[in-house]
Amino acid sequence: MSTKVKTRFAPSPTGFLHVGGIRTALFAWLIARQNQGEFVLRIEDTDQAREVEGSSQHIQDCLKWLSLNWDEEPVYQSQRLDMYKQYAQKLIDAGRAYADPYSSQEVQAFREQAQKEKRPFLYRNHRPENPPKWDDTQPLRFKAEPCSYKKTDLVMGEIGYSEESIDDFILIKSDGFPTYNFAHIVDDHEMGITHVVRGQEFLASQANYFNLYEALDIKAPQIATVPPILSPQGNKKLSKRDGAKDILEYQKEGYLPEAMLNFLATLGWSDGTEQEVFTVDELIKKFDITKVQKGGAQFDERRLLWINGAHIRNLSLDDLYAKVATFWPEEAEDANEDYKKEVLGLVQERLKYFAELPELTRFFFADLPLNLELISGHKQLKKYETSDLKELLTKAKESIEATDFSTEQLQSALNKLLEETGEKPAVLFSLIRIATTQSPASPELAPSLHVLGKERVLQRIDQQIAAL
RNA sequence: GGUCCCAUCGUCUAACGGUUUAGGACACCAGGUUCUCAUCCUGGAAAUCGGGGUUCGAUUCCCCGUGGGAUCACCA
Repeated sequence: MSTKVKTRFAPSPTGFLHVGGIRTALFAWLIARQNQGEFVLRIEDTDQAREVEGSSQHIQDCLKWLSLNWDEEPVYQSQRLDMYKQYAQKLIDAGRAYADPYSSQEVQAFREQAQKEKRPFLYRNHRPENPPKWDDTQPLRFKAEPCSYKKTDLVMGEIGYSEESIDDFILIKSDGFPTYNFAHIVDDHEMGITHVVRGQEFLASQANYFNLYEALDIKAPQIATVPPILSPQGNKKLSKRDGAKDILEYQKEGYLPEAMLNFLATLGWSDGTEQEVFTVDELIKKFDITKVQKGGAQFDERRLLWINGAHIRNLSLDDLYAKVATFWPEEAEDANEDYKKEVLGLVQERLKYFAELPELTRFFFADLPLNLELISGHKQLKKYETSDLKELLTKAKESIEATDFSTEQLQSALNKLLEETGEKPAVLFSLIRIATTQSPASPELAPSLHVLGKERVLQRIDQQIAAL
């Protein structure tokens, strides 16, 4: 029987989460779900100074929005200090950890000296011969046994690690909290984590981790080192400075969580076919961590926009209606559900994200101010005399008025009007569309008139005639 | 500077060493669908970083350059 797959997302609560962190969480979540395993959340709050109030809750809000649901209660490292101490004691007893006798100024001096000599800084070059007994007030350091490794990484493949990258790193800080380097090893083991997914920034420390696993006599989990998401300029890791947004901003702008997951999963991963749009279930079925690209991928929000539109178009009208509830223009406040659904049905295919809904639909709920530039700036209509436009609108009004205002009758009335007037659709339809919407763009004419209703349409045409 | 990683259209990517005139998608351009915007359809432009090998044959394997990234914290 094989061990149950268990993955984790282990963010530090030091600010908001952006796409980079979420993608790591997504990959870990997908690995768990596709193996009927578990996915757990661990808050790495071992740096009190950098902790940001509320970020633990924020992290959970992000995961909830995206339905990256976790199993068990979230684990907080700050509540497990005793456990780290026990592991530390084991290392001390085994002669694999020692108290750091130097002040931080002294260590800093070593570092600067190494820098000046253009050598990498290695603390172990200054390893004290007779370190004092650890009394909780000094940092506790790992006593490394430098060696080289060749290990398989799920994403990177075979990676060689040289002993120059292995050092006596700090296990427990002088404030009594463990470092990430120590705590995550202990926790992953204690929690039974089988697959670790994390960013490339940890790759350089990986050899230290292998060394520590050996010292602790712990079997290392499978490691999947994922490349960073690059800034849109492509020259460096995406950061807040490059416009990386709080993931919940996308929720506010009306992106679908499944579209966000689709976008992030296919940023650096492809299933080998030509499929671009995936449901979450398909991602669980088809995702393969070993096929994730080794190099970083640039963040391109235009692609997210396209994927979001594709997911929106795949939604049933009822589903879409439920999801856009908070995005209607304020003018729609008193509109009834049936009317709003009809409007939504007309704009569904041109909606890219929900925050666009107001500008796309406002004229369905309220009379927009007359905008004569829509006609004076129209490439066809601007050539017409005002009197001709008035006449056309008057005729249009008459023939529209004679229908029962069903889309079908409106359509045939409009068609007949084309014949009678001998005008092109580009002229006649544009004129009616502008008169009834006062907008530069709108859905198809006949269905729009139908949804707007007789009273509104006729009144708006009258107003346009009067204003010409 | 040391260590490690990476390298296909502008972007995301596909291509058991041969079926490839390097495929798809986004973005872009042009045309079509009874108006606009959008959708949809058709077409277009657009890439294997350079140099050496290995091989009958290299996008694919090896080496050297070049370029890019990560890291070298009592941060994660």
